[in-house]
Amino acid sequence: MAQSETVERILDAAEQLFAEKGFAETSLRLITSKAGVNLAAVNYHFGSKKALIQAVFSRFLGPFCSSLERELDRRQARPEVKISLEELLELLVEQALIVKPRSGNDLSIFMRLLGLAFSQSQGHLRKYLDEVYGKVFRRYMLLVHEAAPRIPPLELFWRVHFMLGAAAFSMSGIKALRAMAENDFGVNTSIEQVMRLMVPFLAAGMRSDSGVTDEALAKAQLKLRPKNQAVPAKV
Amino acid sequence: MAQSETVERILDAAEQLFAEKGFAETSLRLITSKAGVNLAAVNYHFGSKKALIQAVFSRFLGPFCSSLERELDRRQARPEVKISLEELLELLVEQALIVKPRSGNDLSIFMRLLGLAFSQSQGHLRKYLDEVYGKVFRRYMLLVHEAAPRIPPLELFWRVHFMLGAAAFSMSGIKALRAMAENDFGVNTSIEQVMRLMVPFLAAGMRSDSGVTDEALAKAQLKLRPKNQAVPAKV
DNA sequence: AGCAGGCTGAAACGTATGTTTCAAACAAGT
DNA sequence: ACTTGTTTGAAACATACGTTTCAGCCTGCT
Repeated sequence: MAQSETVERILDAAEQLFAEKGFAETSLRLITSKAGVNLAAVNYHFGSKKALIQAVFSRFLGPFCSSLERELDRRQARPEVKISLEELLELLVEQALIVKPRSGNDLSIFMRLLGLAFSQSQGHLRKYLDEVYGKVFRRYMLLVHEAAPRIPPLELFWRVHFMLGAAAFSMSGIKALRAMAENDFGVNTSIEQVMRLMVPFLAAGMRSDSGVTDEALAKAQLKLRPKNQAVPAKV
Repeated sequence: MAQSETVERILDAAEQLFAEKGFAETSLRLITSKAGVNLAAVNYHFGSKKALIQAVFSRFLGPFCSSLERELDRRQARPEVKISLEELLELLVEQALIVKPRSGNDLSIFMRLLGLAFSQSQGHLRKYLDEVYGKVFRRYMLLVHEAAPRIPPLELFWRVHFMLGAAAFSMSGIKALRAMAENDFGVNTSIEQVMRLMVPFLAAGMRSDSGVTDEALAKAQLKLRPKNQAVPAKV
């Protein structure tokens, strides 16, 4: 029997529509009509809408994580060479750019979906993502911690998510933002350029010292830890 | 005729539920039953669910923007005193904290809604928000530009959106993130703490110098402004 | 050619949603 | 106390959704 092309068509359409409208706001009928397949095909091939959502993420995140893990192996084969924050961030960009052409879809779609995974209250999705891809993420977090050892782990946790937010948000609205930028400045910023512009911004925020933040931290009544050993950060 | 208390009850319930579950996932029946009012009351008092959503935003964004504008007036009354980036960011935090006690609701609800306004933006909401509150926003942006005059406008444009993204994302997913943080570190980070942690992160990213990013910018083929002196890239 | 099984197409099902209806209850003015 | 306009309550309505069903199609194998 021939491999059904329907599955890919559904995934492509779903990916695009989810990114555009969110999960709850995207109906199976819209997906199947955009994909040019029958409504029942979704439940036949995936079982349910929830499973479809997870499949969309797997198709993306699978190759991305494999690629990332491979690269981490390569780097850590030389433990004497410490990886800088910028390098760690660039690493993500590279992996994203490598994986992107696979589905032919725009990278911005991926980031937008990643953002939705956190902001929309799809409990099943978050659990699923943690189960399947949490390991690589934690490994990466550990390297981030080593690259910025003076940041207390809890603060690091939040900064990583600030980082994630900046990326997810910018990428999700990148189409409109690029149009704006072109309108106001007359230059066309490519998606890759935007991602690279983001790196120094994020790296600087990531390692911003408490010289500036002591006061804010005091206000927030967060005790700064003394320099300490690495703490594994879960997700 | 007595001022109907029903309207407030509906707004309170809607605010809380929207923040918790998002817009599409929150039904009018859930709202009205939580509010202890009749289902029809929503359409009677507000006209539609969309109008309800806008009303919820107006109720808290109205005072917030008024308060912000008042404060901006106060600061700009002395034009010789330049406002720093940190001050500008802290300003937002302060306004949020001032407006919060209004209904006795948790500040997290306020922030989560703010995040949703961007991340789950229904078309009608974004347009509505821009129409009503866009002016204050643009005024604020101008001050940001003055506070970081060395950043080329195009770069500033993107950085502002990175900033916006970090805030919107963290706030829209803050419930889940707080749960994670508590799970992994055993400490409960309050919303206010998270907001204050964000300030130095954003400020540092905002004014991060290209000294660090020459390579990345070159890759991105962005013309660099003439080389300038280093900015404290503290580690 | 004939068969079996994976896949599709069209329709239906059950449920939940936003909205509307309309009679009853209520408050206020005279 | 009566009337008038406003607000509520309970039910119905129309629509959209995810899911299921099942007859027919196509494909690959013997």
